[in-house]
Amino acid sequence: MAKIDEVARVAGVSISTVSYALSGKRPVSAATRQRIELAVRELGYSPNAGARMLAGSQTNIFALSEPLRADSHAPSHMAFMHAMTVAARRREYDMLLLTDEDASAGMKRVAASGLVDAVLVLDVAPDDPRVAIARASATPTVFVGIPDDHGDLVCVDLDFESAATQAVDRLVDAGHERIGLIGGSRRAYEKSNFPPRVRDTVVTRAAERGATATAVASGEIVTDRALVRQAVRRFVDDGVTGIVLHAPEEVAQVVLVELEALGRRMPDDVSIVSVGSSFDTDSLPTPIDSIPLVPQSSCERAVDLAIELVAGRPVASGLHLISPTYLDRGSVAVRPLP
Amino acid sequence: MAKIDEVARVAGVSISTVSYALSGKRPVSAATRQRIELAVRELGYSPNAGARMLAGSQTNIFALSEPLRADSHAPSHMAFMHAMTVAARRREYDMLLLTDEDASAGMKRVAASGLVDAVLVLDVAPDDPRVAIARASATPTVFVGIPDDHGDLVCVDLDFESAATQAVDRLVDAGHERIGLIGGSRRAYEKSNFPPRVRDTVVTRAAERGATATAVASGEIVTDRALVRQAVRRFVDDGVTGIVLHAPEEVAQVVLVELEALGRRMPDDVSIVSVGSSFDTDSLPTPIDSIPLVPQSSCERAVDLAIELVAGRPVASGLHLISPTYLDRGSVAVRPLP
DNA sequence: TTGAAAGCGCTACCAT
DNA sequence: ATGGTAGCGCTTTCAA
Repeated sequence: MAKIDEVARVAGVSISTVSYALSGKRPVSAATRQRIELAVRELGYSPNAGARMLAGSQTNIFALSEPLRADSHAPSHMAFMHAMTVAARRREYDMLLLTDEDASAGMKRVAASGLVDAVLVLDVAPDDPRVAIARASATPTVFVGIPDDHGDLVCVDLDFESAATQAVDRLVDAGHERIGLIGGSRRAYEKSNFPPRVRDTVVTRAAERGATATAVASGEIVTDRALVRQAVRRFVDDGVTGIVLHAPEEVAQVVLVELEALGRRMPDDVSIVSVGSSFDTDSLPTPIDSIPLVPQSSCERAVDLAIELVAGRPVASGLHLISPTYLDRGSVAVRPLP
Repeated sequence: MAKIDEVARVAGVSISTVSYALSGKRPVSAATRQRIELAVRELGYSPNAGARMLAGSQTNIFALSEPLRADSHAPSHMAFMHAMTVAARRREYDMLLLTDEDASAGMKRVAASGLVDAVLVLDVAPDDPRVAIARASATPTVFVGIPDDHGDLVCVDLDFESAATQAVDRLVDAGHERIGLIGGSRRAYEKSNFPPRVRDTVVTRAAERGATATAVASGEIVTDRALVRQAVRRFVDDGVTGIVLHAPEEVAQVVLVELEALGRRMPDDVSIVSVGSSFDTDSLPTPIDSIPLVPQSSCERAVDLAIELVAGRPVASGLHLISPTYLDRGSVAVRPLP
């Protein structure tokens, strides 16, 4: 635990020069910098975090607010937490985990004590209570997800409207006139913001493109495979030839199995596109086209925005939408003539 | 962001009295304390984290080392991370997330900068590289899980030997003479420390108790339901009437389904006990007896130990085993006469 | 029971 | 390009 004055002594320079050499906030001659770096390595010097926080204005710590409910989908949450910590580390930031039952308490605490430079909010609900905290707090806050009332907040999210539009267009372009959407659980539609957005966009866009009919199916699907299978059967009966999937990985599996059971081949008989999945549709038994929700993209953007806010640079409040990418896996085929 | 001197002024006392009143490290008269508490609330005072770290000796932050690999079982990891942060919060500690690819780098960094008071290590491998870091570091470290070479480390874990013994005993006591063990994936047996311990204990204990035969099945089961089903079929053919399960939730499901497919009822024909599962066997379609690995217990113990170490109080190095609890769900029945 | 003041180890301003 | 040094907001002696 060498301190900065030791480094200065060994390098034969002043304390301030060491500080500036390390922060780069003031030019230091190459020769001096060399000697300092050498001394740093020799002594295994690492600046004291507390002293930095106190003297400087930054803590180099972000808080990650993610209330871990028992019913939450662990893999997605993990993916986002991981992506976020990795994104933060790239910018020299550490991540403090806020999982309190009462998310507000944690956010208040770390903000009041100046422990973190900014708060990153995951798993955002439409009526998220953390919105109020963010507004009342002087600590910069970035939401990954879009609460209902977000006018003055900084929010990052996949552009689900664009994604849904692209999915529908791809299917319609291939001649599919009847499209079916399989969504997630009823709970997802209430707790989360984007499932309704995807649903509405799919319906609207299909109508715009003159797709004859658009069926929508959703329910407590995850816990009940039967519901999914039933939905698939109804689609097939109704002459649906294009399916948009906006549901967890397990659902995708079930759909594929059921189609096979019904003797429908993919993509020859039925085409499928997955929208906003955070899992890898490539590793499904049969890969399917996908417009994925890539945690990495959202998280890197969120961290970048947080850093801008911390630096006091202007950031547009409102939505920061990530442009979706269409991954072609061959699960959309031109509709066979009836 | 009121500061301590403001609180002192409002309360009409000195700065040091405020500090002592809040820390409780020196007796303060009831009247004075009241005035201070009032002032604190009035001003919404919250001590500055950086100043505390610098002046005091503690940061009130723990680091949680958990390398999040893509292949790791998200739900268990989440459960442990959550349990750990909750346990820490109870003791006024915040949790810093260390998920670096190179776990060692993160541990070195936070230790060197004095950012955290202690490191809590999750998902411990037999030959875990973090063992070396812990040894080389002055920062207290507590492992949840047991590396091969753990003589001088502080490790917390479920007493898997005891759990496995209890499971076997329960089955043997019920008259089962042929016991089958279904373990996790081959990878789990290499990457983790306890699967082999459970396997060996089951085999040994069964022999001790004079159980006529003990079959062991394990393999890349998670990814391949067929393997599990095959194992179950072999068990049934071999006259196994008691099954010990030591595998992820999905495997339990498959076993239940396969038994039903074979026309074997549970527990009338075959008894089952799950050992060391961190999921809730109660919520399976058919509840089964279980000796669960409760993240909460391990994590609270780990946090307590960390706090002892931080306080400089003596802590026995070596294993701190959590006593297992047998949960009776009615999945073990007396063996029917052949 | 309380107060005064000396640090804790940095950053960043003001000099040179 | 470099150095001196005044804080940052606490904790904790040392005194009273």
